[in-house]
Amino acid sequence: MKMQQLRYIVEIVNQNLNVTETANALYTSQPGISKQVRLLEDELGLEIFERNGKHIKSITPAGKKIIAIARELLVKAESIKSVANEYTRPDHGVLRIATTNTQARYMLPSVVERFSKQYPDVSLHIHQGSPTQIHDALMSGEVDLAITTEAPYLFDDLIQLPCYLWNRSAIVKADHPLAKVKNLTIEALGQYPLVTYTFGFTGVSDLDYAFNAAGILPNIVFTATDADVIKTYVRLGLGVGIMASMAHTELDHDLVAIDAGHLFRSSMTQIAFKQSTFLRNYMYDFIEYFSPHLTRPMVEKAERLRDNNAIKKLFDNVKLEVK
Amino acid sequence: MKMQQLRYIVEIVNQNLNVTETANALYTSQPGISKQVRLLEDELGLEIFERNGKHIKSITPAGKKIIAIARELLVKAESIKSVANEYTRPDHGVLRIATTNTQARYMLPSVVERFSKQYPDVSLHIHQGSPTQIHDALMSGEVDLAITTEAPYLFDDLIQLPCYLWNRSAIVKADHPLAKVKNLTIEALGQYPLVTYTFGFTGVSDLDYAFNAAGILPNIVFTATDADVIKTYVRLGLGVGIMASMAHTELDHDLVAIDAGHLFRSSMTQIAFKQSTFLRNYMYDFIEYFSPHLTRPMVEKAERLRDNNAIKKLFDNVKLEVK
DNA sequence: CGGGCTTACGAATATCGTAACGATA
DNA sequence: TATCGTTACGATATTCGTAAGCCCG
Repeated sequence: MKMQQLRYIVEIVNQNLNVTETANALYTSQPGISKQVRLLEDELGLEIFERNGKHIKSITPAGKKIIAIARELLVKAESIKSVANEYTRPDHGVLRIATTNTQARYMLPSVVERFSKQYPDVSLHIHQGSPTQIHDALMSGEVDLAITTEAPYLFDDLIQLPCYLWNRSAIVKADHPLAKVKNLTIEALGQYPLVTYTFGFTGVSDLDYAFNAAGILPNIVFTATDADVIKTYVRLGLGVGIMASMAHTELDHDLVAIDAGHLFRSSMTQIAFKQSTFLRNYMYDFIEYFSPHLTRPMVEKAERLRDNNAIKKLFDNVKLEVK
Repeated sequence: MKMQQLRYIVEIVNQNLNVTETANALYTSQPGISKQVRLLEDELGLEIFERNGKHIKSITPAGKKIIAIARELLVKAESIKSVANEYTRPDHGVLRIATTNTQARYMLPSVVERFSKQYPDVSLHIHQGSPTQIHDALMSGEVDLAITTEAPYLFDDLIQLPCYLWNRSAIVKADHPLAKVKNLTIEALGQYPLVTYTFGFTGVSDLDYAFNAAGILPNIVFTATDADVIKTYVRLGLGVGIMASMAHTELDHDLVAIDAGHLFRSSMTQIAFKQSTFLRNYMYDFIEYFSPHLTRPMVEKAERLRDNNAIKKLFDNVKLEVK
């Protein structure tokens, strides 16, 4: 069993069982991969992929388990390289983060600015996507850290750390009737067409929950995955925007934000990484820049605890910032 | 980075940094290992081993971390092979257990008998040793399961499952004054020279605790790592034996066992394995044979929980057998 | 000077790419 | 018939063993 072979079978799965694509992705020849896969299968004495004649059709049950373990193994191999780099080039490396548009656009810039100044030789890659995509990117090892607001993914080997709480504001044009309202109510919101986040994004369930509790069926006329699009359509007069308060900036002087924090449950932004990944020194710093209470000792304590319930307790007496 | 290279560096550490021994252990040539180690070090750009001229002197800090990860990686590789064997030869394989003499001698035989009948093609290897050796054997991957009575090893990637409780008896020859005592007291024990387990074995701390609590300094004249040796010296008249009650069998008709369960804290026997190991089907069965409440679903639930505190809770309402 | 690591070198083996083939949809 | 995996084969690398060299205690 060679690591290459494991890399091949994992990448074949990543490429939806297309060996030719896999060869391209790995910059090697397609027959080479076929052969190595066969050799591995011979060594293990079973088929990892089910073939239909000469086409790969699916993964066998045994193959699924093997690939899952192979993934973990390859992460360990990456960790070894990271450890080596940590010693040979302490402040050189890559930091890959998956997050939602809102985080990338409104929360990360100041952190990134500080980080880049401190670590000019660490190249930063921000992957944007839906919570599902973020989760996949993290689990497949495409990224090192995930910053999300969605529900915790239980039973995964993830360490999840609480960063801060945030809530929503209603966004309207300055001439909108709601613009002068002092105490926004859920009923008032229910009277207007709404523009908000697409389902599955940044705490939409908290929004649903509040309307349901009030017995109101909200008239959602448009959804988008990011606040900029929401603002654009609010400007077009399509409806009242409901979005993360932090997405309303001083540049939006034509729009009025009416705090709606009392109407909806707060969402929590978390930073997550796989239990098995080796964190570079600069990654600890990035985490602390993002959330000052997540100091390196705290993060390491959480790593040792492993269990997310225990981690939750660890931060019970930390007062999270509200944004 | 090749798996072979990782195997080499891990084995060099296992062999106390002696490369020649490592070569023998791995059935290969010594220069081959030296070369591969150098190649790995070149690739990683750092030294894993510190050399004094041409002798390997110690492990570098980076090397320590790398070797720790390499160990985990190799366990994953073994897991892949196990998965394959599980599918191709379900009832064939190896089961390696590390345990103390008392377990091996008095508790395992019936389990092994049943297991061997059920799985004639699984070869069983029982490693005996001190709790420390058992722990090491488990962590280094020498064995699959550990059966111990010692304190839980926290912060290790171990799953620990409670098996049963046991306590001690005082063992004397039939003509000994204590032989006719109905209610044994700690003070009575304190009047005689004692023969018991060596420190670090099978719950010696519970024994110390009871004597300390009673303000008695026990006169321990002889200690041994196993009950058979203790019995032998009791027969020689060296003193009163204190050992696991289950170690007194019908063959010991010349010795009288006086239950001392009310004098000492019960010890708990646990079965442990590394979180990262893949358990073969027959391993689940072995565990259940050993402790009927540890059914496969229960063990799998514990594996998912990972956290030993959570696991403890899982078994809170299970009434453990007392042996 | 002997145990123990490294270097040198050659044989066996493995890997990988190109080209040709075959099968499926 | 086009797409995609397998087979064949040769060039190149890698691995591993033997033999010789070298250094430290």
